[in-house]
Amino acid sequence: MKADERKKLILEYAKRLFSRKGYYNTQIADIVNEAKIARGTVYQYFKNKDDLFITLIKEFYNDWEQNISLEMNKIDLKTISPHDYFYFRVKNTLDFLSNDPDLCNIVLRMGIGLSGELESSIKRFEKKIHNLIVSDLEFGMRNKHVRADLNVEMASNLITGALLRTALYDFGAKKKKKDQAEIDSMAREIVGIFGPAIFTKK
Amino acid sequence: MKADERKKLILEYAKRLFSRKGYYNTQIADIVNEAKIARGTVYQYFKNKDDLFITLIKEFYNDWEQNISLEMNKIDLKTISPHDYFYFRVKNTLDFLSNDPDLCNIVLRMGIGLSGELESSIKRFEKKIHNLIVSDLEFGMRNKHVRADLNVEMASNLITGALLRTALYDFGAKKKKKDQAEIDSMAREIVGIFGPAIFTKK
Amino acid sequence: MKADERKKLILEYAKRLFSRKGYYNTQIADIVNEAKIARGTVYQYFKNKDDLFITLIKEFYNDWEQNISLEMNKIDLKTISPHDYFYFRVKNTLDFLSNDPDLCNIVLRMGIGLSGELESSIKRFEKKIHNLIVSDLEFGMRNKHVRADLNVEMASNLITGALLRTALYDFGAKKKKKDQAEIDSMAREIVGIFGPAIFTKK
Amino acid sequence: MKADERKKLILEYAKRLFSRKGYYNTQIADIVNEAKIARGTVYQYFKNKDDLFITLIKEFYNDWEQNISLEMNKIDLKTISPHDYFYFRVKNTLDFLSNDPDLCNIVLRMGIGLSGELESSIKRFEKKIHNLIVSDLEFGMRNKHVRADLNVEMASNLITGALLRTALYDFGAKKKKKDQAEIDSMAREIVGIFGPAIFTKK
DNA sequence: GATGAATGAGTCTTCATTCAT
DNA sequence: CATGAATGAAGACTCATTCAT
Repeated sequence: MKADERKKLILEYAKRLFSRKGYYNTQIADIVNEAKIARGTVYQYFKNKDDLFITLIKEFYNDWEQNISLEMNKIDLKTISPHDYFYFRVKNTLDFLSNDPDLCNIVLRMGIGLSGELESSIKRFEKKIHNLIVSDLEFGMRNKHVRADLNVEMASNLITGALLRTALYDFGAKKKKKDQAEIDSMAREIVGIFGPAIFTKK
Repeated sequence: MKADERKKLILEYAKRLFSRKGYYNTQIADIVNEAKIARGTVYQYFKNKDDLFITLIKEFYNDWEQNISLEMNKIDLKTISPHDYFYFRVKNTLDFLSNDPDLCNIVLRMGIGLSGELESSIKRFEKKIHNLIVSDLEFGMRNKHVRADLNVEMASNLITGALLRTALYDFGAKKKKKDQAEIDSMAREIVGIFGPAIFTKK
Repeated sequence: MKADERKKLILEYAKRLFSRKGYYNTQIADIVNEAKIARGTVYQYFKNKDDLFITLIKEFYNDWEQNISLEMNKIDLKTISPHDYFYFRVKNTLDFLSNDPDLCNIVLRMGIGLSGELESSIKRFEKKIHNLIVSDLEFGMRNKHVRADLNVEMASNLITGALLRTALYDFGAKKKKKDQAEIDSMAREIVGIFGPAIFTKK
Repeated sequence: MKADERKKLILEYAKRLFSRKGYYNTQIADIVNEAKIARGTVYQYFKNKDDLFITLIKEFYNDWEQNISLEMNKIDLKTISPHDYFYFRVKNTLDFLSNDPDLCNIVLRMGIGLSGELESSIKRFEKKIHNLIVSDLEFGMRNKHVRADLNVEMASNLITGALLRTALYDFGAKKKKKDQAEIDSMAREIVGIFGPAIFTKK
């Protein structure tokens, strides 16, 4: 097997195990047993267990950043309505997260209990979402689409928390993959809940 | 020192360490060093490390349940307005969580990565909040205060996520304790955000 | 067993094994088997294998330094003849080294092949001997007892090499402990060999 | 590349690494990285790591034996003075050792810490020098050039130790290669130191 | 009850060696 | 012959738990 495939394979098994059992309860032995490879093979591709975990998270993060850029090209910021924009953003996030329940589990639930770099590699996600929402809200405010008296920081926190929990609850824990229609309706509900409080009356 | 005090002391130090470093990165050695007691003493009061952790969480959970009962006695469900009731509930939750940043950290962030009973001991919290909100919403619906077309399950998830994240963000991570006025205004903001989407128009 | 005794015990067994098999061929398992203690016990007293080794060497070095000071108090530098002084120094060194064949083996033979701190902890010995001889020779030169044309650096190297090899050959490798008379005659031979070339003719 | 050249290449890199880092701290990985060859290639030419090391030492040993024979043909044992003969021998040894600082390092410093055959492959050198000196001294004794009361075994040990240490000190550790004049003067000093004690007065 | 020395099962990690391509 | 991915035995180290004092 080529080096690249083997590395991907290991990441795949590691992801599943980390997601189900957590970082500290997943042993290298578990991973190599599941993947049916030798113990040492893991260390040919990853410096150590930490490195394996962080690689996993970083790849997911990069995928996500790329996904955001791609999606943003699909809309015209000049003409889209605030409501549609909000919906679009929420839907994209849910779409992306719904694709990988294991990583969802890892990223959304493993907070404390990881030391040092491990923890911070995970926190980037939440910060990213939070910051995106903050900047979106500030942009909307400048254009008078978002209410001027909104506490941006807090609203963003609330939306982040709501979004992540929904994602975890609906994508991470459960097995069955949601279809487009379901995600669509989820996004609609979320917009329906936060919209009235955020947007200026037309 | 009396047995009871000593047990409390151990829990105190354990809580702080678990909160800052997580379950797996906190060693019994750390706890006894900080508490300046002997290694074996911990095992006089707790069956094992798991027991110590679970005791911690259970105490917090019981405190919380008790707190809810107490608070519920302070209001008259017959006369209170839906809006005030929502505010009251949100405020109580924030009040309670703000009192113990360490436990906030533990309960709100340690998700995956704990095995078996440890994990479920923590998940009770989230379920509890979620269920409270669900029952509140359903109650409001029966009384026509809450919009009939609301997706209760999802709304509850959103509110739970928003609430927990705000609590973690404002109580868990930061050092300075919030005062009543601050918590009050937080509760108001939350109600302000979720209210418009939840309640029927008067 | 008291902590101090246990630590000493471990050092004792480690010394014997390091001496016979070398650093890399001595496993912690060997040490604990010989000492009939548990694997973890070693780590209660020493940070790691390196630490165990370095502690061993440092103790030996300190013993030696102390021994030198003590011995130097026994003679009167003002009245002793150069020849007797040389003999005295050589004899002291041999005396000291002959007391601990295992450490002799370790210190005199393990040169390269140890990394970093391990290696330098050993090299201190040779440097110490070399420097002592250099300063002795320079002292003798100032008093016209040592020939003015002597290449001090080189002579010191030769004497160091000769001394260490003899010590290793006679103390390190063989089992039977030398008695005082034997060491005495060794010292006399060494002085007899180097004396004629070093001292000024009387 | 021809098989022979490749084998030489591997030995070359191995020598440098063994010399600088020792046997146990030199990995096959280091060697193949430096030599820019594949991991498996080493095993095409050497049975295993031990074999690689021992081959290295044996080659050096054979070179040395050959060198001794060659040099011995250059003098006339019948006419040469004892003093000149001693000088000649010392100089040859220093000459030879000064040519390969890496092997000097390996042979002169790696004593203990190598197991079994590795260690004995190295010890042959010291024994060889020691035996040469012993037989030279005995030869001189028979011819009344060497003092009859000399302790041959001990004198030989002293000279061996002195010689090897000087070689290590001057050739092994330092970078700059000594020129002939320097080695010449070293040899003269050594003879000057040991000569007076060894030879009979003329 | 309190102590802290001792235990040893459990893990990660290394690295010489093999072997299919 | 050369390659380098794969192997797995071996070894260092951790840490919750026990128990004699």
